[in-house]
Amino acid sequence: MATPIASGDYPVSERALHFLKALVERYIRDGQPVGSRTLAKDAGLDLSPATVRNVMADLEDMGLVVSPHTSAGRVPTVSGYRLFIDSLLTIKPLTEGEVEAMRQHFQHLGDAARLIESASQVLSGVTHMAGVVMLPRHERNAFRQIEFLPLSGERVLAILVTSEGEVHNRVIHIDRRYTPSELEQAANLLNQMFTGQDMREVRKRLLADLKSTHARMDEIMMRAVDMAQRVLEAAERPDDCYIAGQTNLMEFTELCSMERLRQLFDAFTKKSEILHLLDRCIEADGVQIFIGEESGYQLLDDCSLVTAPYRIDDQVIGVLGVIGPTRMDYPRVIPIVDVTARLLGAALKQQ
Amino acid sequence: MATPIASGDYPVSERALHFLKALVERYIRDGQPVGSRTLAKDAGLDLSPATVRNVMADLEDMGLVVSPHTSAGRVPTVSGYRLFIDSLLTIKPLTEGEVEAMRQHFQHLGDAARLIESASQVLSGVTHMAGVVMLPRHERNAFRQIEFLPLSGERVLAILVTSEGEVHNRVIHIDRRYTPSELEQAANLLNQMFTGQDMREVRKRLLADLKSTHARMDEIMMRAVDMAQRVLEAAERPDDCYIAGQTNLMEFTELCSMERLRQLFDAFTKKSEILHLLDRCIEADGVQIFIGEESGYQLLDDCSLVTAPYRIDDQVIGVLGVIGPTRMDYPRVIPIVDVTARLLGAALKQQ
DNA sequence: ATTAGCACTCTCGGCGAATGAGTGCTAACG
DNA sequence: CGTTAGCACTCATTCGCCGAGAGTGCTAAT
Repeated sequence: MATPIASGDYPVSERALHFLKALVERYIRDGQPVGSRTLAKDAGLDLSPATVRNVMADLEDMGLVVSPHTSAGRVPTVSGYRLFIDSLLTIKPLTEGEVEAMRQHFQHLGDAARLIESASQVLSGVTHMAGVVMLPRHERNAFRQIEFLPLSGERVLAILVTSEGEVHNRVIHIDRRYTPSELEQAANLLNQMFTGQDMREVRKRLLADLKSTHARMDEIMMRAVDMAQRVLEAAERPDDCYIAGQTNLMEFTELCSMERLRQLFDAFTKKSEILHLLDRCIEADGVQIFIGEESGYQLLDDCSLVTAPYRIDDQVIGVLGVIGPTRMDYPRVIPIVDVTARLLGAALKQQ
Repeated sequence: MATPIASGDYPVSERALHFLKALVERYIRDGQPVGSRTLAKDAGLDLSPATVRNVMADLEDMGLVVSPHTSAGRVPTVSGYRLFIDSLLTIKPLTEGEVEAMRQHFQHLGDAARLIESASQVLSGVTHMAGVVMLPRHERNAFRQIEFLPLSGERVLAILVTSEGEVHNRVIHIDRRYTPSELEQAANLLNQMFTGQDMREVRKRLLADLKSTHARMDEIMMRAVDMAQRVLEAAERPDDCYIAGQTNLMEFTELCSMERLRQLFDAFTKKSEILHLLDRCIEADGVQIFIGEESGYQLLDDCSLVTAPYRIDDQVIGVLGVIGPTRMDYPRVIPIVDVTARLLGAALKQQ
């Protein structure tokens, strides 16, 4: 018990930690419960299996490892992984070549949306797990221009462009036909009022206008406000994310129950829960990791999530990450997620 | 051999066909190979199992059924399903209530894109299989308006609106900064030239202009043509489709090999092969069915695809359908696909 | 033409033994 | 006192085997 480190409330001897580290690494390698003999060789300390067994019994008492059944080796628990990640693991930095290869994928992609998609593909491709990227939220997204185009019948196509070059459009049903000039007038009105203003601000003012000054407005204006309201509604909900490589998860034997997989995939297509989870990571200023149950979502019970926020000019605008089995190669995945976040941020800034 | 019907080249007795029908229906019901005893009861002809065995042996000779192993019942082959579908099956028409329930899903959806998505969800929801809908291709989609907005740096946001109210936008990198008025001028030029013309025509003329009259154009015009070219490129590729309920396929035990499922899901995310397959159905003027290998795609080997084109005013504009195991309830699925196609067509027209 | 009977084939589930990995405990060792 | 060898013990897994059951094809009788 040279340098006691607190885990839960127990002091853990340095030697025990060394074994825990070796055990987790080994288990990550081959996914099989690790026995005392194997671990004795792995640890490089030249101790007999019997000694290792004693240490492992201690680790089990502390809740850091468990054995699935009497005659199997030990497997790390969530707390075991936690301790490993927080204070034991040695990151395997990416080689310059690997980083370069990743950088390639962000080259020559016009669109921001395409960059995001690319990022999720890179993540899943390099890690062989599922990659997920939340769409960026532009803190300073300003109203730039709105336009109304008459369609057939009582329908109007509303197009909204923001200062970041996002285009939102929506078909709106109205109660009577408007002439092109009426529509133009309405658009001009809005453009004069709002151009250059923060989107959230615009939204707020529109809502207020709609409620309070209803009576005082002329009809065109009322219509305009109403229509703008509706297209903004659509624009406000860019709460979306890209997920790539979901099928990679089918390779992992520990997730192979159809039932689990199905729930997982369903969650991926619904996205809302994933998004909510990512949202919680937007505050952290570096790589953040949820192991198994820690996420709070039952369907991720056997999964871990490694996330990192991405930035433009030190301004966090989104989160990306990787979803995989609890037994994932953290020392490798962590730098991958980290680097991808930086690359994406840089790519987004460049354009 | 009362009324011989050709299958392959063999004449098949009417009684044999009756048994084939019963067998397929039974197999669709419970997914188990059907034995002679069961079939004897099922067929309602009051014949002994032994007789049925003789008939089944005939059917096997003709390649319409097979037995997985000696002591199992018989299972329909692809040709067996084919014959069943082409001349034996009795459609189970949907009740008025069911149709009404489906119609509900198409109500109050502004957007065309939303309608499409809804259609795929309805298909998967009602059939408990995967629903797929190809995006509509507007035969008469005309150029309506193009607009260029300067962004920061050497970037321009090009927005293209078609007569159908589709909005395409793309960020274009150019070689120098253009003033807003230059851009406006370029847009005006294009709008004058092309408004109201067929999109494909526009595309063609742009390409021609770009090649031949290159020299004679002034710079603005050249730029404009070039930029329009690029946004049209993006617009031309609405070759996309919505797929819903993929995970439903995990329920079917016959598809439960992880390997198969993975390939299938990968195909779903790539979409290109699915699209190609749907494309082949656009000519058929009613429900079309690919059974197992018939599709030509190995990954659909154990799957069937039931499709129907959907129309606006007798003009076919897309295809939708259902993907499920070969053993699917055709008599029920066929009308579902058929009705959904009609409902979607109607909903698209209405707006 | 139909059917009953019969021998035959094959799958599937259960049982038990052998295997082997890994453990905990105890006693000996330096 | 920490470490280690030895040993009995516990389980999961694998394999072969057996019997039950389902279904067939053939033959001979109706």
